[in-house]
Amino acid sequence: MIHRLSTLFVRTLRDDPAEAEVPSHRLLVRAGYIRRAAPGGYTWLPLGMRVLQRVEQIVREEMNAIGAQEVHFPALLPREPYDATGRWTDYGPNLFRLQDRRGVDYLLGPTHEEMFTLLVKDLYGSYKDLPVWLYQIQTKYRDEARPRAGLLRGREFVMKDSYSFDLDDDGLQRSYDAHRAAYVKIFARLGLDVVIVKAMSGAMGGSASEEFLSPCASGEDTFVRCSACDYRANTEAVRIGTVPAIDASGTPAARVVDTPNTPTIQTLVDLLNGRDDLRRTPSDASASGNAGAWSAADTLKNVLVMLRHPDGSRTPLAIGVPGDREVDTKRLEAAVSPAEVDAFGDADFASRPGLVKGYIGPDVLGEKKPLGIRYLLDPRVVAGSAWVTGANEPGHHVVHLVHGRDFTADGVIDVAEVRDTDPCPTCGSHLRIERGIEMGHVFQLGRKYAEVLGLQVLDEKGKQRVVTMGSYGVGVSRAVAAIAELHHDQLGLRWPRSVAPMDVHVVIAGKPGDDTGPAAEALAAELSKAGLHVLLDDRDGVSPGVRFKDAELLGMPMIVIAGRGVAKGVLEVRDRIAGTTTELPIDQVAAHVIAASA
RNA sequence: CGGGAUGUAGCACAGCUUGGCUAGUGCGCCUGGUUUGGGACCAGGAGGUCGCAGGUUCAAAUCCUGCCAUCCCGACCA
Repeated sequence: MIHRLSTLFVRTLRDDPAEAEVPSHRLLVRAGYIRRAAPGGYTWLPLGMRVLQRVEQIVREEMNAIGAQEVHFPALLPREPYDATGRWTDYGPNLFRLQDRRGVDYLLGPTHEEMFTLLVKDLYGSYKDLPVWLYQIQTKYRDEARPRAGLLRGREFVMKDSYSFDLDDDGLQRSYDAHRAAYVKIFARLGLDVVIVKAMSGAMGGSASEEFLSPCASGEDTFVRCSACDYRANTEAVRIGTVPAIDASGTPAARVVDTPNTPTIQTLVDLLNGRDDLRRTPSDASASGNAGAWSAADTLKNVLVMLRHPDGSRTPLAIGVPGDREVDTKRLEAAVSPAEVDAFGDADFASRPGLVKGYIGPDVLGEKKPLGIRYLLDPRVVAGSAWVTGANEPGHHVVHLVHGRDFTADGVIDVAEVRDTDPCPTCGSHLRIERGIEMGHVFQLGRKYAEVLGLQVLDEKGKQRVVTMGSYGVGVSRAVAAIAELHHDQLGLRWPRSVAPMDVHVVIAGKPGDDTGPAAEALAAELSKAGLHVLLDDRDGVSPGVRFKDAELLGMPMIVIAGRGVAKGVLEVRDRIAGTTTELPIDQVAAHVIAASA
């Protein structure tokens, strides 16, 4: 089919839109693929529509290939099912809620677990019906506090979500594996180089969970990747390896020392290094390798937070981490879920006079101590390691305090920040921290939704069994942006052939009335007859420079130029992906382009 | 939700400090002409509630107050 630029509904912009920061947003707007229509909402223009539809089609084909069946729910959903699972309230301010004329509550679906579960419950009742895999490609709504980066994070977006229904855990595992394999194929076809990372299943309450991330500086997710082995994990899911215990038999006895004016770790370290009577011993410092001087890694920092539990109660939690590391809020929240983390406020200190802000030490921490504060240690605080930490009185610290000898805790919690070059938990090599765009998420939901919504089937013995579910998502509109993030250069977009809106862009670059127009038309007709989608720049009165710039900006994988070479019987063929330019005799061009597009 | 910035034509921006005559520039768009291999040129033209509301003033794009929106950083994000 021939699409003529003279009539195509598109307008390219010479300047970058001021609001766009990330490359995909900038280029998709500038090249006339999308237009902003609302905060976090974009209009798809014809070229953008074609990319979106091709992405959808790839997703659809791979889902169908594993035997999943497509359905389609309304986006406007009733409140009741979401009340039953608690998500009407649990989803918080991110849920778009609205009312009809009678004041009845509705929501715009942020994800459809409830509806799928009820649909299967509605129609199926026997183990013979299982497994069944259903999916939809749907517009989802989330009232994001801060939509940003164009398509990468909108309040309205297209997502493929599918759900598997199985009788038992083995079945769920098979469903999960099938989806995981389909996702690998989908992202390969989309031209996205994804990494699969372990993820936290969070409040959804499942067991296995993995995210498909497209590595990219504009991404919002942080993950680690081992430089040597194949370990990859979302930062929330990172578990540091076992740290060997330390022999503390040679460590001097713990003693309290005067440390006036040491409100921060750094001032404390400086003071210690000025004191000749306080020498570092081999068991001091678990993390830092420098033998002589004290460092922040020798100190034990005790961080206090309040946990807010689902029943509304609040309990304090103390976390001991090496002083050179912060507690990572995201990791902490993932670790204590479903409880939520609140700051330990002044009122919380006031009601516990035993806590001396800035000088908190293990002496007063622990469930069995009078204050009854649960005390968990970072895994780096191993048995036998000695620490400098607060002595629970202003201006005093204790040195050579040995874990296991001088203090104990209630357990271990791995929520300290993860750093670039931290050791890999499986092989010990260095971890690298990278950013990525979350493109897909697969996880084993388990029976949570089936249980509360009453999805049961009769097993072969005639007994009611609660169905176990999996949930699998692909960000479809986000994929368009992620592909653009990955496939562009200084000049513009460079679509992979699998999703490009057109196969080839034919440019007429001659003078009106010369042979270039007919040559281009003839080529376009031939390519079209072969089944290719041809974008033909047949605009009048547009200079060649503009045509070249537009062709590069619009990003079709192949550009053919009918220009001054036509007089010599050649056309110029540019491979936008490979970056090559070749001149070919006119009668060979069609075959070349068709072969390259296959 | 906290911090910062911005809001003037389809796009990018100037003008605001120090209020004043018809609100400007470039790109894009329309008409005519000249051009035609890297975002052409000449001439003429269309297009604006200066984010919204209120206030101060003889007079407000400009000063004041409130609101709204957008972008960036952070918090949040199945």
